Amino acid sequence: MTTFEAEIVAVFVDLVVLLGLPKSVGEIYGLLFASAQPLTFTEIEQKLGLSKGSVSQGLRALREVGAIREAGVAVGGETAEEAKGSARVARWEAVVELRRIIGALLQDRLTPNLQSQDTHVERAAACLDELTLGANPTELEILKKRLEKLQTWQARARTFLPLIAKMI
Amino acid sequence: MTTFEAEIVAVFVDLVVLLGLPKSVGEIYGLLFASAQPLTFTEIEQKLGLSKGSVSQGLRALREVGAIREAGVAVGGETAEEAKGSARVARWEAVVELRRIIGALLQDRLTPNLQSQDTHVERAAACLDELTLGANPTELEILKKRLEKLQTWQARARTFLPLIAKMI
DNA sequence: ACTTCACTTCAAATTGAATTGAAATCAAGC
DNA sequence: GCTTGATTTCAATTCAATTTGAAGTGAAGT
Repeated sequence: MTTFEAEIVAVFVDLVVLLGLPKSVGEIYGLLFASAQPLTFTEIEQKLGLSKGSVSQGLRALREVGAIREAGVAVGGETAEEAKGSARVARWEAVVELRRIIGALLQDRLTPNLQSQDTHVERAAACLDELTLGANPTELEILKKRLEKLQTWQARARTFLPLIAKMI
Repeated sequence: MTTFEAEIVAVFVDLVVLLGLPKSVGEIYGLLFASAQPLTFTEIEQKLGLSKGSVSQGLRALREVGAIREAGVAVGGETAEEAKGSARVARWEAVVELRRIIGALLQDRLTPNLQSQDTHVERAAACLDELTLGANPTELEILKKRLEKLQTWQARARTFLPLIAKMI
């Protein structure tokens, strides 16, 4: 790896860790981003010193969010005598449109979480209704206000987050 | 724990995990949020079944971001005969202003990361300049464009993120 | 001064996630 | 149909981070 490559890789490792994804995914994308030419599986493996397993999983994850694409398939090694056995080699390149990718990643992370939160808030609301009996009315009032606060906040999240996503 | 408390706790556990903080922090804040009355250290420990260590660290973390505050200090247990040895007990309550808290948390998480990214991008730019020699000019052109993309993106992040933070 | 309980600290145990590596799969040329 | 190398899969390992619990500190009451 050149220093240039290393620095770009570091940028994306930072980004990816921030988004809660495995470091290796950032390394792979970073390396592809820093390469003018598409790279093969083996090149990625060797340049980054990752295991085959990590490279395979990383490439899959990146493919799934549309962060990389297959750039032609080189048949037969460029070095002539690599045409020994097989020779179909996928070459990967970074999709440089960061917007959509990051949007998709955020979406993936946020959506399930927000849904889960919704469920819990609903259930909490149901509990409060039943709880009415036998509770200190002052305290109940406080809890109701807090629950409302949560609901307000949820509503805001539902309207603003998609907006922000598009703003990116 | 009542069901109500459990549901509210779950909401904040979700939120806190999303922000990359330890689950126990979410549990503690959630419990306080779901309690009309402030709670003591021991009550938190017992209701959540956490260790003293976790409660202590969790309370500290929450205090530091201003998510909870001390609500008076109850001296002597309410149950008379708890005035055995000492009896100064801190009581904690949730600060219900979610806006500022979440803003602060996001800030804490984003700022160092963005700075680190800045550094790496700068260094990468420097590398590219030196790299000019001995490189295929077409490829060099591609890399320059990509680097510019990164820089554009950084600039956008620097202007939009603070804006979003205030929007919350 | 001594006891008691609230709380903090920190090293060790636990947990969960990412990484590895070996075995299985697959595709292409011979 | 066999061989070769590329890629996937998955169980075992490793690693990072959180949680625990035991020992320590400190303050209040007696």
